[in-house]
Amino acid sequence: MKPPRVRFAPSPTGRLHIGGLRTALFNYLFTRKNGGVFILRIEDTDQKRLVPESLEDILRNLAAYGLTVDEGPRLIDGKISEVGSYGPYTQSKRLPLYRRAIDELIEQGSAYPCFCTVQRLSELRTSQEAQHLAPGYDGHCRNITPDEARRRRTAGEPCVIRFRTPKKGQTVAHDLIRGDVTFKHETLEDVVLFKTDGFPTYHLANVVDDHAMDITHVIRAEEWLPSLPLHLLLYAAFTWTPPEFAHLPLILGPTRKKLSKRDGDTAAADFLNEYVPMAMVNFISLLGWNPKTEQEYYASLDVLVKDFDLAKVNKAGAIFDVAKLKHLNRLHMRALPPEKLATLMQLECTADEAIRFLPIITEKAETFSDVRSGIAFLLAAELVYEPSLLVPKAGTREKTITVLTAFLQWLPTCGEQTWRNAEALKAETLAWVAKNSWTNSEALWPLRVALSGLAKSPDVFAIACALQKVKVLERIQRAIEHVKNLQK
RNA sequence: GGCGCCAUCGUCUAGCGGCUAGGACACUUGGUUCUCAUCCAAGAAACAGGGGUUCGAUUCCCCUUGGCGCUACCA
Repeated sequence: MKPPRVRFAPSPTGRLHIGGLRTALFNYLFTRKNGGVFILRIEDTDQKRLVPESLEDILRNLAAYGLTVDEGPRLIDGKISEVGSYGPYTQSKRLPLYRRAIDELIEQGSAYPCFCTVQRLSELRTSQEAQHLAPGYDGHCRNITPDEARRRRTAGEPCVIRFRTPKKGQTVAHDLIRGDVTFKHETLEDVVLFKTDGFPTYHLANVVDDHAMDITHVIRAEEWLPSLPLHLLLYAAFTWTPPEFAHLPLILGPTRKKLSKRDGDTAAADFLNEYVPMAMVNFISLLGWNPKTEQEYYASLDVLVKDFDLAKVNKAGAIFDVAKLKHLNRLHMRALPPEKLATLMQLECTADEAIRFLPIITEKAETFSDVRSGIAFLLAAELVYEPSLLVPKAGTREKTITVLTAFLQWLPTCGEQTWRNAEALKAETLAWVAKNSWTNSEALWPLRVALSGLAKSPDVFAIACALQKVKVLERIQRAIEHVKNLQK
């Protein structure tokens, strides 16, 4: 296979969403796997829906998730610039190209001006619906002679340009994922290729650009499948060789409908706040694709690239289930060096603190929020908690004072090696507790609460070792004061 | 309504004519335990229905049903 050239072509109409991220990811994986080029093209032909910040959001997120763009707009030091020799990569800057293309189509009779007003079209639709007919353009302007059309256009009458869809025959489209799909031409409409505002529609711009940019494979979401015959017909009209097509299964919300804002967080950026980017990539890669082995954990994009294969992409849509993402995220958080994880989630702590504290917390944390709330008691300068919590359910105030005071005396006698190893500290402490004829719960519960201030916390010895001797003794001292102040 | 796509546990999926239908997540139970978890062990859980083809269908074909997508001078 010659090196593929693929593109991710979002519209800058809002924040990059999960569906878009997945499409970008599959394009990226496919082209990296085959030694090709990953192109970003901005499809901003709908001027009404433009959202100025969205381009930057798209760029930032692709970068954050590790999808490096080879050609197209890039964000460097907060400034957007384009790289690549097929530019510009923004459709609003390519208007002459589309004008030339549409003129060619009109010239050869494959497209024609349509002077129908928006009002006529909407009335047509209403009446069709009232009669339970399939809504669609009725070909009103299809047979206006070229001469008359030219006259009316020069007279300044506004018009759109429609594709003259062949009425007979059929198009058999080959999809890399779905195989051959047949569309009868009689069910196709004369769609608008060029709007009155001087911009092309998606269909025209898309085909013209994919050809101009030497795109070899169009990998996009399944929602585009119905317009595939039109695109193929356009390639034929231009006598261009079409690229290969692959239509990805949709990502669904809990109700099995196309994932949308209604389903909660759907912007790629939202997930950056809670999940390791690679965990998200890992999770999303498994939506509609799998390596046909039992592997589910992918540590990096490179490993994913090795296994990726378009032939292993499924046909059915997949529900986006956060539970699995959380599971994978836990795995990725644990695999990351603590100081890297701390930086990634912008945790306010030193590298040393990250190394000592994070491993204990990521034991059970599934999201960044879990980590933030979980690690708070370890980072706190001083613990704030309800003093009565120090006394075990079955214990007494006096006993608790005795135990904590004893710990204060005894713990410093443990060696440095012991303080570095939670298992060793546990072994020695348990032996000492037994020697004192205390039960584990009457001794360890107060100690754990003294160190954590929490009813539920990680292992007391892990906490002690992480906190280190000075801090531990300090917190026990405070705890003893708390208990002493308790009402008898 | 029309056109198109799709169909294995709750979810993501393996399976490409013969399997006790496998794995992961979630869930349940037990063990470990100073708490909550982790961890370990066990368990419950699926081939939408009906016809064919075949010695034999989860698997191939058809129909039904169901779900989804598209049906804009949006992408």
